[in-house]
Amino acid sequence: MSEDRRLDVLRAIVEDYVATREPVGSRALVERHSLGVSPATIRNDMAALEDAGLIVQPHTSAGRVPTDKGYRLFVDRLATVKPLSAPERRAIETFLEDAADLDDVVDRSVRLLAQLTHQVAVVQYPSLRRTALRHVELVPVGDRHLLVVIITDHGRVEQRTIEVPDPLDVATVARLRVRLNTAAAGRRLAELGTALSDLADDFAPVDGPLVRGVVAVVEDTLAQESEERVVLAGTANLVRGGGDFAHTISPVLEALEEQVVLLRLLGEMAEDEAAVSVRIGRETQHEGLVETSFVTTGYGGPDGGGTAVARIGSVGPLRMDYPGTIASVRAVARYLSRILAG
Amino acid sequence: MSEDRRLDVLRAIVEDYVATREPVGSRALVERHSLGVSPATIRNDMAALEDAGLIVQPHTSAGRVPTDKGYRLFVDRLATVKPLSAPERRAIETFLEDAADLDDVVDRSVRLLAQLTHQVAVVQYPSLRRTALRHVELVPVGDRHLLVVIITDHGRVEQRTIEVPDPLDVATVARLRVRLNTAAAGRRLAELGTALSDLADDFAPVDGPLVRGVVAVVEDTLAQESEERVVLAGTANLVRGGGDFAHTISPVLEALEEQVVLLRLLGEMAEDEAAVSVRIGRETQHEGLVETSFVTTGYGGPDGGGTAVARIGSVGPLRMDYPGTIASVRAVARYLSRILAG
DNA sequence: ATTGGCACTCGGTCAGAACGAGTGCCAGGA
DNA sequence: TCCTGGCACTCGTTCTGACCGAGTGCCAAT
Repeated sequence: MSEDRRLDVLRAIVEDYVATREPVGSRALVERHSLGVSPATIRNDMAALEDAGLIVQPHTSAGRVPTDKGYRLFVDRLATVKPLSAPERRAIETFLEDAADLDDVVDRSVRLLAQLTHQVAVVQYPSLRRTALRHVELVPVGDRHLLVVIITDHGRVEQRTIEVPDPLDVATVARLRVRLNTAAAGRRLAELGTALSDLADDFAPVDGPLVRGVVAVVEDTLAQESEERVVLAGTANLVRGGGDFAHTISPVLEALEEQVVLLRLLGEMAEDEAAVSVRIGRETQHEGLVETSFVTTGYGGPDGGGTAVARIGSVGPLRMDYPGTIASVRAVARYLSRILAG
Repeated sequence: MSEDRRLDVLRAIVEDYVATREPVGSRALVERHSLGVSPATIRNDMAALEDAGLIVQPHTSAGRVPTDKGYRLFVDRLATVKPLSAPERRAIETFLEDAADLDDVVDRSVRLLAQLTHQVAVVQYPSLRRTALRHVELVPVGDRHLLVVIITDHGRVEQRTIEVPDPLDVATVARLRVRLNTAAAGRRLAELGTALSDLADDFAPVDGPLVRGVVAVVEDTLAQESEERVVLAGTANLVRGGGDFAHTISPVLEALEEQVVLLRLLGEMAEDEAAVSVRIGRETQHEGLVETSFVTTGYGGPDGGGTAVARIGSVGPLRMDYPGTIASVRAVARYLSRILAG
């Protein structure tokens, strides 16, 4: 019983099941693939695959269906690359090309990916912790409030209002603005060190609370993971795809609506930022997502480099077209990176 | 045959149908409501209501179900106010109270409303066209690019990058920044008139393109309706609610994902900004939403006044609890307005 | 190691029967 | 004029039992 053929059988089962959505039996398998052996032989192989926990039969007399483990093996060792068609590539390019600002780029990317994969697409906004500060702006609002606007390298803007104990002095604010920007502009949080906290020494003691307040807000914003945002598209594909999970969409939608869940997942998948990584079923470690798989990759890093700025990905049913999804995710991430770099 | 009782019957039908999700027959009706007449009499009334197009029977021998028109009459003339419970009010208040910035307020509001109504909640970001400008900031980026940051009254921030023909002169940019802010700060788009376009006259001809470019971006941003954003929550409730439309969720999700559709609808419903307005079924004028109703109201205006800044609302199945939804939407809008004003 | 044959399991489908909820209509009564 | 009880009728729902077919596991033969 050749090991190679057994894997061929597994591949065939995955492919057929993905294509037909129905448990695949031994007869159908030999008919659709040129395996060169009889159904009976396939049955023996299938029994072995089932013992190995790679496939199961839903009912006693039904065909076989891949398990999480089966899909995992398929993705890791059996999937063959499936390059996008030329028209698809061109579509991606032109669609992303004429985006206006960062919001627009993200919006277009996520819609595009949803359409390419016919699944739910997920795009994480460029992470603040990994982007450099471009500019900090201080805008007095009334006597006791100060609006702090933080602009990052990728054009993302965050704002906070802080309350100050003493009435604001315009000159002090202006000086603080200059000092802040010379100290921080162009640097990442990690590179800032004590540069910001030392600023307070340059001001009169009476201004200490003000300076420390502003510095705290800036550092806080850059550090705060909870401020990271995720955008979705294509949730309608969850149901339109046909009775995939039909009666269990609800938990999936709930999970997807929880930014926290998505951010954790994306964070966990970031081990190798340049490569595409896949989480299958229970590997997501989330109850609502046991019947879904995630395919994600980093984007925004220098070409081929290892320092991605955020992640983009696709969520679909366990039995999704892994090679196709991987190709689409990778392609969109690549163009997205190019746009952001340009 | 008293007209009053016929309306009582309609109200009873709507209430029972909403509660049970099943067509309601004459017998069940007299049992559950003290109408003081026999089923046969009710049947006559029902026949009349059906002739009037207010109810229909799904099958020849089934109970009656309200039509769009029936719900409309119910909402307009039969619904009785259903005040929120004290705990509910307190929950709203405390939940919204400790929100940090605008994003947080909007996010909390939409989740809260989704949870209160067990439906999909929709919150429109404060409309740029109706808010006043607080501050405009210009940040040179390299030699030829200028980042324009626009901060509005409600703390919303928009940014655009523009390309300029000639290398930037820092002094000119600084001067432009000051002039822009004195001319525009605190005003709405409608109040600006030609104040901005006249600015170009104050600068050297060589700076004309720069000034006009910046002015154009500012005006464009304030005017651009497409920049208005809508946030959703509770899409999982669409399916969880039970087989409401079960096999037709897809078009609903698709419609909800299209910001354009939502913005059009919210816009159309803004006739009377202070009141709660309701769109039932086909009244939404959108194919994917024929089986859904919208309940929305404005928020952000002065208490009781007529100048709302944006809308908040709830989307649910045709047979939803209109009184309850209306109460929830109104309550959240009120607290939301208070937070924004404070 | 592969193959053909065979008995067995079991989900899906179909037809028919029984059921019951609900209606419309009509004739009689307040 | 309006209400009521009665009655025949419709029709969707549910249940049953039979049948079909896909698919399996095992075994003896090659």
